[in-house]
Amino acid sequence: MTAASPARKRGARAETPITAESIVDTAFRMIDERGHEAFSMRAVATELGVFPATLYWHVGDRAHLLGLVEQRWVNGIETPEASDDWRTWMLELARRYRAHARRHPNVARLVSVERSRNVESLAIPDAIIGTLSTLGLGDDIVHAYNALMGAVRGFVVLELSMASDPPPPSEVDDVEHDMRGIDPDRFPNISQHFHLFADRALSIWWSEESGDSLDDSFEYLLSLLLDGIAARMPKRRRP
Amino acid sequence: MTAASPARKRGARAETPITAESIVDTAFRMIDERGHEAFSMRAVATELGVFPATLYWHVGDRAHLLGLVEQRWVNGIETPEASDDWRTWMLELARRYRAHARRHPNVARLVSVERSRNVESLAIPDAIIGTLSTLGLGDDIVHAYNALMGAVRGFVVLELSMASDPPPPSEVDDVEHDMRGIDPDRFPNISQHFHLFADRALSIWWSEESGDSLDDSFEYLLSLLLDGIAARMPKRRRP
DNA sequence: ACCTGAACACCGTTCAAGT
DNA sequence: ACCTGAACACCGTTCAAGT
Repeated sequence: MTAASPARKRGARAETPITAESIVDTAFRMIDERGHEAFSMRAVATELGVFPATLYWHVGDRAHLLGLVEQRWVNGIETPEASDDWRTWMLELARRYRAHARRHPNVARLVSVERSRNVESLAIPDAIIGTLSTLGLGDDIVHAYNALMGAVRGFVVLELSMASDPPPPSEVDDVEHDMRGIDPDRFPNISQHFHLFADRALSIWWSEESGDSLDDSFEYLLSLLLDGIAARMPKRRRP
Repeated sequence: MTAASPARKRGARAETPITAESIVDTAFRMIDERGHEAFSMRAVATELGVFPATLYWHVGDRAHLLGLVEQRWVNGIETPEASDDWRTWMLELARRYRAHARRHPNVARLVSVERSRNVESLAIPDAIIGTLSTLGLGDDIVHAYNALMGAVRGFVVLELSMASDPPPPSEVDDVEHDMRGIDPDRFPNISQHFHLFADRALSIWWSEESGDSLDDSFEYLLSLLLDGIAARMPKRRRP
Protein backbone atom coordinates (compact mmCIF):
# COMPACT_ATOMS: atom_id res chain seq x y z
CA MET A 1 0.00 0.00 0.00
CA THR A 2 1.28 3.43 -0.91
CA ALA A 3 0.43 5.40 2.18
CA ALA A 4 2.44 8.31 0.87
CA SER A 5 0.49 8.83 -2.33
CA PRO A 6 -3.04 10.07 -1.92
CA ALA A 7 -5.59 7.89 -3.66
CA ARG A 8 -6.77 10.61 -5.98
CA LYS A 9 -6.89 11.17 -9.67
CA ARG A 10 -4.28 13.19 -11.47
CA GLY A 11 -5.08 16.86 -10.98
CA ALA A 12 -8.12 16.20 -8.86
CA ARG A 13 -8.74 18.45 -5.84
CA ALA A 14 -8.19 17.18 -2.34
CA GLU A 15 -11.27 16.39 -0.25
CA THR A 16 -10.17 18.82 2.43
CA PRO A 17 -8.71 21.69 0.45
CA ILE A 18 -5.13 22.52 1.26
CA THR A 19 -4.43 26.05 2.37
CA ALA A 20 -1.26 27.88 3.29
CA GLU A 21 -2.59 28.00 6.82
CA SER A 22 -3.10 24.28 7.09
CA ILE A 23 0.44 23.73 5.83
CA VAL A 24 1.95 26.11 8.41
CA ASP A 25 -0.23 24.43 11.01
CA THR A 26 1.05 20.98 10.18
CA ALA A 27 4.67 22.10 9.94
CA PHE A 28 4.45 23.82 13.32
CA ARG A 29 2.91 20.77 14.95
CA MET A 30 5.43 18.37 13.48
CA ILE A 31 8.41 20.43 14.60
CA ASP A 32 6.87 21.09 17.97
CA GLU A 33 5.98 17.53 18.78
CA ARG A 34 8.59 15.49 17.02
CA GLY A 35 11.57 17.81 16.69
CA HIS A 36 13.30 19.48 13.80
CA GLU A 37 14.43 16.17 12.40
CA ALA A 38 10.84 15.19 11.79
CA PHE A 39 10.31 18.22 9.60
CA SER A 40 10.74 18.09 5.87
CA MET A 41 8.72 19.30 2.93
CA ARG A 42 7.98 15.71 1.99
CA ALA A 43 6.97 14.75 5.49
CA VAL A 44 4.55 17.66 5.73
CA ALA A 45 3.10 16.75 2.35
CA THR A 46 2.65 13.13 3.38
CA GLU A 47 0.98 14.18 6.62
CA LEU A 48 -1.48 16.27 4.63
CA GLY A 49 -2.05 13.53 2.07
CA VAL A 50 -0.76 15.48 -0.91
CA PHE A 51 2.27 15.45 -3.15
CA PRO A 52 5.30 17.60 -2.24
CA ALA A 53 4.80 19.91 -5.19
CA THR A 54 1.49 21.04 -3.72
CA LEU A 55 3.29 22.78 -0.87
CA TYR A 56 5.34 24.80 -3.30
CA TRP A 57 2.24 26.15 -4.91
CA HIS A 58 0.85 27.39 -1.55
CA VAL A 59 3.80 28.50 0.53
CA GLY A 60 6.84 28.60 -1.73
CA ASP A 61 9.97 26.81 -0.70
CA ARG A 62 11.25 25.47 2.58
CA ALA A 63 12.81 28.75 3.76
CA HIS A 64 9.58 30.60 3.15
CA LEU A 65 7.56 28.00 5.01
CA LEU A 66 9.88 28.29 8.00
CA GLY A 67 9.40 32.05 7.85
CA LEU A 68 5.68 31.51 8.21
CA VAL A 69 6.23 29.10 11.09
CA GLU A 70 8.37 31.76 12.74
CA GLN A 71 5.59 34.29 12.34
CA ARG A 72 3.11 31.96 13.96
CA TRP A 73 5.54 31.39 16.79
CA VAL A 74 6.18 35.06 17.57
CA ASN A 75 2.47 35.79 17.33
CA GLY A 76 2.07 33.48 20.30
CA ILE A 77 3.93 35.94 22.49
CA GLU A 78 1.66 38.48 24.07
CA THR A 79 3.20 41.87 24.65
CA PRO A 80 2.49 43.00 28.21
CA GLU A 81 -0.03 45.78 28.65
CA ALA A 82 1.50 49.20 29.07
CA SER A 83 2.82 49.87 32.53
CA ASP A 84 4.00 53.04 34.18
CA ASP A 85 7.10 51.22 35.35
CA TRP A 86 9.32 50.40 32.40
CA ARG A 87 11.28 47.83 34.45
CA THR A 88 8.33 45.64 35.32
CA TRP A 89 7.15 45.87 31.73
CA MET A 90 10.54 44.82 30.34
CA LEU A 91 10.94 42.10 32.94
CA GLU A 92 7.54 40.70 32.12
CA LEU A 93 8.24 40.69 28.38
CA ALA A 94 11.55 38.91 28.84
CA ARG A 95 9.94 36.30 31.07
CA ARG A 96 7.12 35.72 28.63
CA TYR A 97 9.56 35.40 25.78
CA ARG A 98 11.57 32.78 27.59
CA ALA A 99 8.49 30.94 28.82
CA HIS A 100 7.09 30.79 25.31
CA ALA A 101 10.38 29.55 23.92
CA ARG A 102 10.48 26.82 26.54
CA ARG A 103 6.93 25.86 25.74
CA HIS A 104 7.90 25.22 22.11
CA PRO A 105 11.62 24.55 22.30
CA ASN A 106 11.94 22.77 18.99
CA VAL A 107 10.15 25.47 17.04
CA ALA A 108 11.88 28.30 18.87
CA ARG A 109 15.27 26.87 18.18
CA LEU A 110 14.69 26.14 14.53
CA VAL A 111 13.27 29.53 13.66
CA SER A 112 15.87 31.45 15.59
CA VAL A 113 18.71 29.95 13.60
CA GLU A 114 17.24 29.72 10.13
CA ARG A 115 15.75 33.12 9.51
CA SER A 116 15.97 36.55 11.03
CA ARG A 117 14.68 39.13 8.62
CA ASN A 118 10.94 39.15 8.74
CA VAL A 119 9.04 42.37 8.44
CA GLU A 120 6.02 40.66 9.94
CA SER A 121 7.70 39.90 13.24
CA LEU A 122 8.63 43.40 14.28
CA ALA A 123 5.88 43.83 16.86
CA ILE A 124 8.12 43.02 19.81
CA PRO A 125 11.07 45.13 18.59
CA ASP A 126 8.65 47.99 18.12
CA ALA A 127 7.25 47.63 21.62
CA ILE A 128 10.71 47.49 23.16
CA ILE A 129 11.81 50.60 21.30
CA GLY A 130 8.65 52.32 22.44
CA THR A 131 9.44 51.60 26.06
CA LEU A 132 13.11 52.49 25.77
CA SER A 133 12.29 55.76 24.06
CA THR A 134 10.69 57.05 27.27
CA LEU A 135 13.93 56.78 29.24
CA GLY A 136 15.85 59.69 27.80
CA LEU A 137 18.79 57.58 26.68
CA GLY A 138 19.43 59.67 23.60
CA ASP A 139 21.25 57.91 20.78
CA ASP A 140 22.22 55.14 23.20
CA ILE A 141 18.73 53.81 22.76
CA VAL A 142 19.93 51.66 19.89
CA HIS A 143 22.64 50.14 22.08
CA ALA A 144 20.24 49.48 24.90
CA TYR A 145 17.95 47.80 22.40
CA ASN A 146 20.69 45.65 20.88
CA ALA A 147 22.06 44.71 24.28
CA LEU A 148 18.66 43.62 25.59
CA MET A 149 17.67 41.84 22.41
CA GLY A 150 20.98 40.10 21.95
CA ALA A 151 21.44 39.10 25.55
CA VAL A 152 17.91 37.89 26.23
CA ARG A 153 17.28 36.13 22.95
CA GLY A 154 20.82 34.82 22.91
CA PHE A 155 20.60 33.43 26.41
CA VAL A 156 17.40 31.63 25.51
CA VAL A 157 18.78 30.22 22.28
CA LEU A 158 21.81 28.81 24.03
CA GLU A 159 19.65 27.39 26.78
CA LEU A 160 17.43 25.70 24.23
CA SER A 161 20.32 24.34 22.27
CA MET A 162 21.28 22.37 25.35
CA ALA A 163 17.77 21.33 26.31
CA SER A 164 16.50 20.26 22.93
CA ASP A 165 19.61 18.50 21.75
CA PRO A 166 19.80 16.14 24.67
CA PRO A 167 22.14 13.20 24.56
CA PRO A 168 20.26 9.99 23.89
CA PRO A 169 19.23 8.35 27.17
CA SER A 170 21.70 5.62 26.43
CA GLU A 171 24.58 8.10 26.55
CA VAL A 172 23.47 10.46 29.29
CA ASP A 173 25.42 8.50 31.87
CA ASP A 174 28.52 8.56 29.70
CA VAL A 175 28.31 12.32 29.33
CA GLU A 176 27.83 12.75 33.05
CA HIS A 177 30.74 10.45 33.67
CA ASP A 178 32.90 12.43 31.26
CA MET A 179 31.92 15.64 32.98
CA ARG A 180 32.52 14.38 36.48
CA GLY A 181 35.81 12.91 35.41
CA ILE A 182 37.30 15.99 33.80
CA ASP A 183 40.99 16.43 34.30
CA PRO A 184 41.61 18.71 37.31
CA ASP A 185 44.92 19.73 35.78
CA ARG A 186 43.39 20.94 32.53
CA PHE A 187 40.25 22.40 34.10
CA PRO A 188 41.14 23.23 37.68
CA ASN A 189 38.43 25.80 38.23
CA ILE A 190 35.56 23.72 36.96
CA SER A 191 36.80 20.86 39.09
CA GLN A 192 37.02 23.00 42.18
CA HIS A 193 33.55 24.49 41.86
CA PHE A 194 31.98 21.45 40.30
CA HIS A 195 29.22 21.15 42.88
CA LEU A 196 27.97 24.62 41.94
CA PHE A 197 28.13 24.24 38.17
CA ALA A 198 27.28 20.60 37.63
CA ASP A 199 24.22 20.40 35.40
CA ARG A 200 23.40 24.03 36.20
CA ALA A 201 25.50 25.99 33.71
CA LEU A 202 25.82 26.57 29.98
CA SER A 203 28.29 24.10 28.50
CA ILE A 204 28.34 22.15 31.75
CA TRP A 205 25.11 20.33 31.48
CA TRP A 206 23.83 16.93 30.56
CA SER A 207 20.43 15.86 31.82
CA GLU A 208 17.13 17.03 30.46
CA GLU A 209 15.17 17.30 33.66
CA SER A 210 17.23 20.10 35.12
CA GLY A 211 15.25 22.50 32.98
CA ASP A 212 14.47 25.06 35.65
CA SER A 213 18.01 25.36 36.86
CA LEU A 214 18.69 28.41 34.72
CA ASP A 215 15.71 30.35 36.06
CA ASP A 216 17.78 32.14 38.66
CA SER A 217 20.59 32.85 36.22
CA PHE A 218 18.11 34.38 33.80
CA GLU A 219 16.75 36.64 36.51
CA TYR A 220 20.29 37.58 37.45
CA LEU A 221 21.04 38.52 33.84
CA LEU A 222 17.88 40.62 33.62
CA SER A 223 18.77 42.52 36.75
CA LEU A 224 22.25 43.22 35.42
CA LEU A 225 20.79 44.59 32.20
CA LEU A 226 17.97 46.63 33.69
CA ASP A 227 20.04 48.01 36.56
CA GLY A 228 22.66 49.06 34.05
CA ILE A 229 20.18 50.82 31.79
CA ALA A 230 18.61 52.53 34.79
CA ALA A 231 22.03 53.78 35.85
CA ARG A 232 22.56 55.27 32.42
CA MET A 233 19.35 57.27 32.45
CA PRO A 234 19.70 60.99 32.96
CA LYS A 235 19.31 61.88 36.63
CA ARG A 236 16.33 64.16 36.28
CA ARG A 237 14.05 64.45 33.34
CA ARG A 238 11.27 66.81 32.56
CA PRO A 239 7.96 65.44 31.32
CA MET B 1 34.84 11.55 -16.57
CA THR B 2 33.90 10.69 -13.05
CA ALA B 3 35.56 13.47 -11.10
CA ALA B 4 33.78 12.30 -7.99
CA SER B 5 35.19 8.78 -7.91
CA PRO B 6 38.90 8.48 -7.23
CA ALA B 7 40.76 6.52 -9.89
CA ARG B 8 41.95 3.86 -7.53
CA LYS B 9 41.47 0.15 -7.16
CA ARG B 10 38.99 -1.37 -4.81
CA GLY B 11 40.46 -1.35 -1.34
CA ALA B 12 43.67 0.37 -2.41
CA ARG B 13 45.15 3.06 -0.17
CA ALA B 14 44.99 6.68 -1.16
CA GLU B 15 48.21 8.34 -2.40
CA THR B 16 48.01 10.91 0.34
CA PRO B 17 46.69 8.98 3.31
CA ILE B 18 43.48 10.30 4.76
CA THR B 19 43.59 11.23 8.44
CA ALA B 20 40.98 12.51 10.83
CA GLU B 21 42.90 15.74 10.89
CA SER B 22 42.83 16.23 7.13
CA ILE B 23 39.10 15.60 7.17
CA VAL B 24 38.48 18.19 9.88
CA ASP B 25 40.75 20.53 7.98
CA THR B 26 38.80 20.19 4.78
CA ALA B 27 35.43 20.43 6.49
CA PHE B 28 36.50 23.60 8.32
CA ARG B 29 37.78 25.20 5.15
CA MET B 30 34.70 24.34 3.12
CA ILE B 31 32.32 25.75 5.71
CA ASP B 32 34.50 28.78 6.27
CA GLU B 33 34.92 29.70 2.64
CA ARG B 34 31.76 28.55 1.01
CA GLY B 35 29.18 28.52 3.81
CA HIS B 36 27.26 25.83 5.59
CA GLU B 37 25.38 24.91 2.46
CA ALA B 38 28.61 23.79 0.84
CA PHE B 39 29.23 21.33 3.64
CA SER B 40 28.15 17.72 3.40
CA MET B 41 29.79 14.42 4.10
CA ARG B 42 29.77 13.64 0.42
CA ALA B 43 31.21 17.00 -0.57
CA VAL B 44 34.08 16.61 1.89
CA ALA B 45 34.76 13.13 0.58
CA THR B 46 34.79 14.35 -3.01
CA GLU B 47 37.15 17.18 -2.11
CA LEU B 48 39.53 14.65 -0.58
CA GLY B 49 39.17 12.25 -3.48
CA VAL B 50 37.72 9.40 -1.47
CA PHE B 51 34.39 7.69 -1.09
CA PRO B 52 31.98 8.91 1.59
CA ALA B 53 32.32 5.74 3.63
CA THR B 54 35.97 6.57 4.24
CA LEU B 55 34.99 9.53 6.40
CA TYR B 56 32.91 7.31 8.63
CA TRP B 57 35.87 5.15 9.34
CA HIS B 58 38.01 8.11 10.46
CA VAL B 59 35.68 10.55 12.17
CA GLY B 60 32.36 8.83 12.70
CA ASP B 61 29.19 10.47 11.54
CA ARG B 62 28.31 14.01 10.60
CA ALA B 63 27.52 15.17 14.14
CA HIS B 64 30.86 13.90 15.37
CA LEU B 65 32.73 15.60 12.55
CA LEU B 66 31.03 18.88 13.39
CA GLY B 67 32.09 18.37 16.99
CA LEU B 68 35.69 18.17 15.85
CA VAL B 69 35.25 21.27 13.71
CA GLU B 70 33.89 23.04 16.78
CA GLN B 71 36.95 22.00 18.77
CA ARG B 72 39.25 23.37 16.12
CA TRP B 73 37.29 26.59 16.12
CA VAL B 74 37.41 27.18 19.87
CA ASN B 75 41.08 26.28 19.93
CA GLY B 76 41.61 29.31 17.74
CA ILE B 77 40.60 31.58 20.59
CA GLU B 78 43.50 32.54 22.77
CA THR B 79 42.65 33.11 26.40
CA PRO B 80 44.15 36.42 27.58
CA GLU B 81 47.11 36.19 29.91
CA ALA B 82 46.28 36.60 33.58
CA SER B 83 45.68 40.17 34.61
CA ASP B 84 45.32 41.74 38.01
CA ASP B 85 42.23 43.53 36.81
CA TRP B 86 39.44 41.06 36.23
CA ARG B 87 37.47 43.59 34.16
CA THR B 88 40.12 44.14 31.54
CA TRP B 89 40.68 40.40 31.37
CA MET B 90 36.99 39.66 30.86
CA LEU B 91 36.60 42.49 28.39
CA GLU B 92 39.53 41.25 26.37
CA LEU B 93 38.23 37.69 26.31
CA ALA B 94 34.79 38.80 25.15
CA ARG B 95 36.31 40.94 22.40
CA ARG B 96 38.53 38.12 21.23
CA TYR B 97 35.61 35.74 21.20
CA ARG B 98 33.53 38.06 19.05
CA ALA B 99 36.45 38.91 16.77
CA HIS B 100 37.19 35.25 16.20
CA ALA B 101 33.55 34.51 15.48
CA ARG B 102 33.45 37.32 12.94
CA ARG B 103 36.61 36.03 11.34
CA HIS B 104 34.93 32.68 10.71
CA PRO B 105 31.24 33.51 10.72
CA ASN B 106 30.04 30.44 8.86
CA VAL B 107 31.89 28.03 11.10
CA ALA B 108 30.99 29.91 14.27
CA ARG B 109 27.35 29.87 13.43
CA LEU B 110 27.15 26.24 12.43
CA VAL B 111 28.95 24.90 15.47
CA SER B 112 27.07 27.07 17.92
CA VAL B 113 23.74 25.69 16.84
CA GLU B 114 24.50 22.05 16.19
CA ARG B 115 26.38 20.90 19.25
CA SER B 116 27.03 22.21 22.71
CA ARG B 117 28.30 19.44 24.96
CA ASN B 118 31.95 18.92 24.30
CA VAL B 119 34.28 18.08 27.10
CA GLU B 120 37.18 19.20 24.96
CA SER B 121 35.98 22.77 24.68
CA LEU B 122 35.83 23.67 28.35
CA ALA B 123 39.01 25.73 28.42
CA ILE B 124 37.20 29.04 28.15
CA PRO B 125 34.49 28.17 30.66
CA ASP B 126 37.23 27.08 33.04
CA ALA B 127 39.12 30.33 32.61
CA ILE B 128 36.00 32.40 33.16
CA ILE B 129 35.12 30.51 36.31
CA GLY B 130 38.67 31.00 37.51
CA THR B 131 38.41 34.74 37.12
CA LEU B 132 34.93 34.97 38.62
CA SER B 133 35.98 32.90 41.60
CA THR B 134 38.29 35.70 42.75
CA LEU B 135 35.45 38.17 43.13
CA GLY B 136 33.81 36.85 46.26
CA LEU B 137 30.41 36.39 44.66
CA GLY B 138 29.60 33.29 46.66
CA ASP B 139 27.05 30.96 45.11
CA ASP B 140 26.07 33.72 42.69
CA ILE B 141 29.17 32.82 40.73
CA VAL B 142 27.16 30.36 38.71
CA HIS B 143 24.65 33.06 37.77
CA ALA B 144 27.38 35.50 36.84
CA TYR B 145 28.89 32.81 34.66
CA ASN B 146 25.62 31.92 32.95
CA ALA B 147 24.71 35.56 32.44
CA LEU B 148 28.06 36.37 30.84
CA MET B 149 28.18 33.23 28.77
CA GLY B 150 24.61 33.44 27.60
CA ALA B 151 24.62 37.14 26.87
CA VAL B 152 27.97 37.34 25.11
CA ARG B 153 27.74 34.16 23.10
CA GLY B 154 24.08 34.78 22.42
CA PHE B 155 24.66 38.29 21.18
CA VAL B 156 27.33 37.04 18.81
CA VAL B 157 25.20 34.19 17.51
CA LEU B 158 22.34 36.53 16.72
CA GLU B 159 24.67 38.99 15.11
CA LEU B 160 26.11 36.24 12.93
CA SER B 161 22.75 34.87 12.00
CA MET B 162 22.03 38.20 10.35
CA ALA B 163 25.42 38.65 8.77
CA SER B 164 25.87 35.18 7.35
CA ASP B 165 22.35 34.67 6.10
CA PRO B 166 22.30 37.77 3.95
CA PRO B 167 19.54 38.25 1.45
CA PRO B 168 20.72 37.52 -2.07
CA PRO B 169 22.05 40.69 -3.70
CA SER B 170 19.09 40.59 -6.02
CA GLU B 171 16.71 41.00 -3.07
CA VAL B 172 18.65 43.33 -0.81
CA ASP B 173 16.89 46.34 -2.28
CA ASP B 174 13.52 44.71 -1.79
CA VAL B 175 14.27 44.01 1.86
CA GLU B 176 15.46 47.55 2.38
CA HIS B 177 12.36 48.82 0.66
CA ASP B 178 10.17 46.64 2.87
CA MET B 179 11.96 47.94 5.93
CA ARG B 180 11.76 51.58 4.96
CA GLY B 181 8.15 51.17 4.03
CA ILE B 182 6.91 49.58 7.25
CA ASP B 183 3.51 50.67 8.35
CA PRO B 184 3.80 53.54 10.86
CA ASP B 185 0.47 52.49 12.35
CA ARG B 186 1.60 48.97 13.09
CA PHE B 187 5.14 49.89 14.10
CA PRO B 188 5.04 53.51 15.24
CA ASN B 189 8.20 53.39 17.33
CA ILE B 190 10.42 51.83 14.71
CA SER B 191 9.12 54.35 12.23
CA GLN B 192 9.79 57.26 14.53
CA HIS B 193 13.35 56.26 15.38
CA PHE B 194 14.11 54.71 12.04
CA HIS B 195 17.19 56.81 11.40
CA LEU B 196 18.81 55.42 14.54
CA PHE B 197 17.93 51.78 14.00
CA ALA B 198 18.09 51.39 10.25
CA ASP B 199 20.64 48.72 9.43
CA ARG B 200 22.14 49.08 12.90
CA ALA B 201 19.98 46.84 15.06
CA LEU B 202 19.10 43.18 15.51
CA SER B 203 16.04 42.29 13.42
CA ILE B 204 16.26 45.67 11.67
CA TRP B 205 19.04 45.01 9.32
CA TRP B 206 19.57 44.15 5.69
CA SER B 207 22.93 44.90 4.12
CA GLU B 208 26.09 42.92 4.61
CA GLU B 209 28.61 45.73 4.73
CA SER B 210 27.29 47.29 7.88
CA GLY B 211 29.24 44.71 9.82
CA ASP B 212 30.87 47.02 12.34
CA SER B 213 27.71 48.76 13.29
CA LEU B 214 27.16 46.55 16.31
CA ASP B 215 30.59 47.23 17.78
CA ASP B 216 29.33 49.98 20.03
CA SER B 217 26.31 47.98 21.09
CA PHE B 218 28.52 45.08 22.05
CA GLU B 219 30.68 47.35 24.17
CA TYR B 220 27.55 48.78 25.75
CA LEU B 221 26.36 45.27 26.63
CA LEU B 222 29.72 44.38 28.14
CA SER B 223 29.72 47.47 30.32
CA LEU B 224 26.22 46.65 31.55
CA LEU B 225 27.30 43.14 32.49
CA LEU B 226 30.63 44.00 34.08
CA ASP B 227 29.33 47.04 35.94
CA GLY B 228 26.52 44.90 37.29
CA ILE B 229 28.83 42.15 38.48
CA ALA B 230 31.15 44.72 40.05
CA ALA B 231 28.21 46.23 41.92
CA ARG B 232 27.35 42.81 43.31
CA MET B 233 30.80 42.18 44.74
CA PRO B 234 31.16 42.45 48.50
CA LYS B 235 32.29 45.92 49.49
CA ARG B 236 35.49 44.86 51.22
CA ARG B 237 37.22 41.56 51.02
CA ARG B 238 40.08 40.06 52.91
CA PRO B 239 42.89 38.39 50.96
C1' DA C 1 43.69 -1.32 9.13
C1' DC C 2 41.82 1.18 5.59
C1' DC C 3 39.19 1.91 1.46
C1' DT C 4 35.95 0.76 -2.49
C1' DG C 5 31.58 0.15 -4.58
C1' DA C 6 27.07 -0.32 -4.20
C1' DA C 7 22.93 0.03 -1.98
C1' DC C 8 19.04 2.00 1.07
C1' DA C 9 16.14 5.35 2.49
C1' DC C 10 15.73 9.62 2.37
C1' DC C 11 16.00 14.94 0.91
C1' DG C 12 14.36 19.91 -1.83
C1' DT C 13 12.78 21.48 -6.04
C1' DT C 14 10.98 21.76 -10.83
C1' DC C 15 7.78 20.95 -14.45
C1' DA C 16 4.75 19.14 -17.84
C1' DA C 17 0.45 17.41 -17.69
C1' DG C 18 -3.99 16.75 -16.02
C1' DT C 19 -8.85 18.62 -14.16
C1' DA D 1 -6.46 27.67 -9.89
C1' DC D 2 -4.86 23.70 -7.97
C1' DC D 3 -2.88 19.16 -7.88
C1' DT D 4 -0.58 14.82 -9.74
C1' DG D 5 3.21 12.11 -11.19
C1' DA D 6 7.58 11.78 -12.40
C1' DA D 7 12.03 13.27 -12.66
C1' DC D 8 16.65 15.50 -11.25
C1' DA D 9 20.30 16.20 -8.39
C1' DC D 10 21.31 15.71 -4.25
C1' DC D 11 21.73 13.88 0.98
C1' DG D 12 23.62 10.56 5.46
C1' DT D 13 24.70 6.05 6.54
C1' DT D 14 25.63 1.01 6.29
C1' DC D 15 28.02 -2.98 4.77
C1' DA D 16 30.06 -6.66 2.32
C1' DA D 17 33.97 -7.10 -0.13
C1' DG D 18 38.44 -6.07 -1.49
C1' DT D 19 43.82 -5.16 -0.43
